[in-house]
Amino acid sequence: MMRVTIADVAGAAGVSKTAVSFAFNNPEKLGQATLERVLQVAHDLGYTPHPAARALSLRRSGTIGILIPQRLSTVFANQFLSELLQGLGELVEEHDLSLLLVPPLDGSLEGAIRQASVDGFISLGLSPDDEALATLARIGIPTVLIDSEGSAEHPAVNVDDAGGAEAAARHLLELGHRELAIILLPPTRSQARPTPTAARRLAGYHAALAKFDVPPPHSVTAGATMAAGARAFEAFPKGKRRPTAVLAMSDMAAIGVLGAADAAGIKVPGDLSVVGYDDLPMAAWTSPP
Amino acid sequence: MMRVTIADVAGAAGVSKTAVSFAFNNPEKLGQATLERVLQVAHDLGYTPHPAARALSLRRSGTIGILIPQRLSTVFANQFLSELLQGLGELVEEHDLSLLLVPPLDGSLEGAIRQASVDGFISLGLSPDDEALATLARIGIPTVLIDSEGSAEHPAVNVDDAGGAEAAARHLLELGHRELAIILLPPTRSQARPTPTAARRLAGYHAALAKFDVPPPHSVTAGATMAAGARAFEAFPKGKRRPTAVLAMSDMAAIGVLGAADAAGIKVPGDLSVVGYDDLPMAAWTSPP
DNA sequence: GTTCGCCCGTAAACCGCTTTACTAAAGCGG
DNA sequence: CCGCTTTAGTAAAGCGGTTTACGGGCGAAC
Repeated sequence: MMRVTIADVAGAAGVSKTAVSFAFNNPEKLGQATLERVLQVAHDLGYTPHPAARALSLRRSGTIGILIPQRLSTVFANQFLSELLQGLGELVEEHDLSLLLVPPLDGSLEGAIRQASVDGFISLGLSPDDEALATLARIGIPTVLIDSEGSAEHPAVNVDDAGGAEAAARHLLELGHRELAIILLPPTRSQARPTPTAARRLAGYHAALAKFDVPPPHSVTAGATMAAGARAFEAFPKGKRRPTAVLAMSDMAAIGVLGAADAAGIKVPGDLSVVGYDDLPMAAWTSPP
Repeated sequence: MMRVTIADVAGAAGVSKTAVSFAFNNPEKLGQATLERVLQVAHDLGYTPHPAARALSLRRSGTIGILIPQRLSTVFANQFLSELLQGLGELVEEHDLSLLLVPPLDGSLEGAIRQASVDGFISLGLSPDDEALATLARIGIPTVLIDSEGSAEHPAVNVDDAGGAEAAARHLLELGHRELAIILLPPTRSQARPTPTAARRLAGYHAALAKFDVPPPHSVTAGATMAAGARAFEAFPKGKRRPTAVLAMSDMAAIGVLGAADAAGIKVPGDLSVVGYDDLPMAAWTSPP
């Protein structure tokens, strides 16, 4: 079962390949009669231009790649990413482009980058010394970074991690809390140290704490899931040093804390205050919201 | 800034294009010495095969397209889809493929289908008479359907909607509930009648109800979001005909009902029983779970 | 009755890679 | 030292489009 090519259409319509191509891309260069005939024949044969051939010839594929540093399987569990992709999706749609999700191939992004037929990349949370960045620059594919250090060749869009974190901490401190607990974002699989994002948020917390002369509090690491948040809650100190407020670096973890606290009979916000990060839509539906 | 092509590498290494191609795809057809030299030169020049050219030549792109009947912007809000994509992502990853999310272009899937450079499609919830199906068959791209009627050319994978719904309804009826409320999935934007999925689930509910001689109960339509679920709750009959149990066609709507009930001071499961559909991970974290 | 221009359409080159012949050189047994 | 098989590498033909440069036909103008 062979695909219908432009040559087939040209043959059937008794014109050249050029004419068929013009019929679709430069209709004004063709006479009324031939134009209609060609389009009719093309439709009857069910002709569709081969995307790869088109991309090769035009040197443009109409696709934007999203470089994802995690396994694809974990992306959709991540509400923040979902939100981000939702926004990107809307924009991309407006411009008649498509989104290609590019997860690491065999654990490495490099291979995946080469594979992908895209006009440009948007990369999420790549650490500044990642090999992938060098590869991108060398190949010369336009790339915008999100959640990582920008550079001469790669502009970046970032969250004000330090500012947001400081505001969150200040809020709790102004409410009078002094016994806090911090829930850190976990490092990426490949590295031991915290991600730049986590580091900046932690710095923000500490900045606020310093202003109130409160020593850096107990901290626990938890991924951005409710289960991890619940486990983090269990790991908080008990008794006298029990925290009265929680600074979580993700809303999902914060929601997990809410659930675990409820289960443990601890009232929020009566006995415990909780601040997350991200402002997921879901956060408006927890109790308290 | 020109891209490095296979010819550049061949020139620099003093060999033919064929040799370079072999170096990457059929290393055993080259001598040890030349192989190493070519690879070295290729690496120094930062050569990367052009994906579109490769796809054109190989007649295979290494990409699986996911046909999404909704706007891309709404996909990620849909937890069920996220779950599905997560699973697909894992599998695709195992085979060194990529996933291309293909949302409607200009409102129509047809255009998007032509654009996409994929080896095969997985289509979600396409209604059996959708034009897109005909297009797919004509172009001859292998396609598997999810959540829609299969056919000679298109195999399908489906949820046992009727069975699941009947089990849910039977459960509530066996608990003694007789005053029920049903939350329907909404029809797709383009059509007035309910989706096949919704129709099958409704049939399942009705089958169970019939066995218990309970007349079809009050029903409300709500999308798969918490907000819609909450609104649905508000729309339930009050007073004497107040439902004691809710059959929701999505977990998200069910969770919305839980929230609204809590806000209204109605105890679940004391005053009201709620059954959802989907088994989202999130459903384990509601109260009651 | 030429000539000029314009409108339609075409042939051929090109995009960058793979792959099928095909050839020159090298290895080998006799 | 001669034929025969391997081995190593090459030229060229696609893959399916787009686009540039060019030619034929025809009416208007001179």
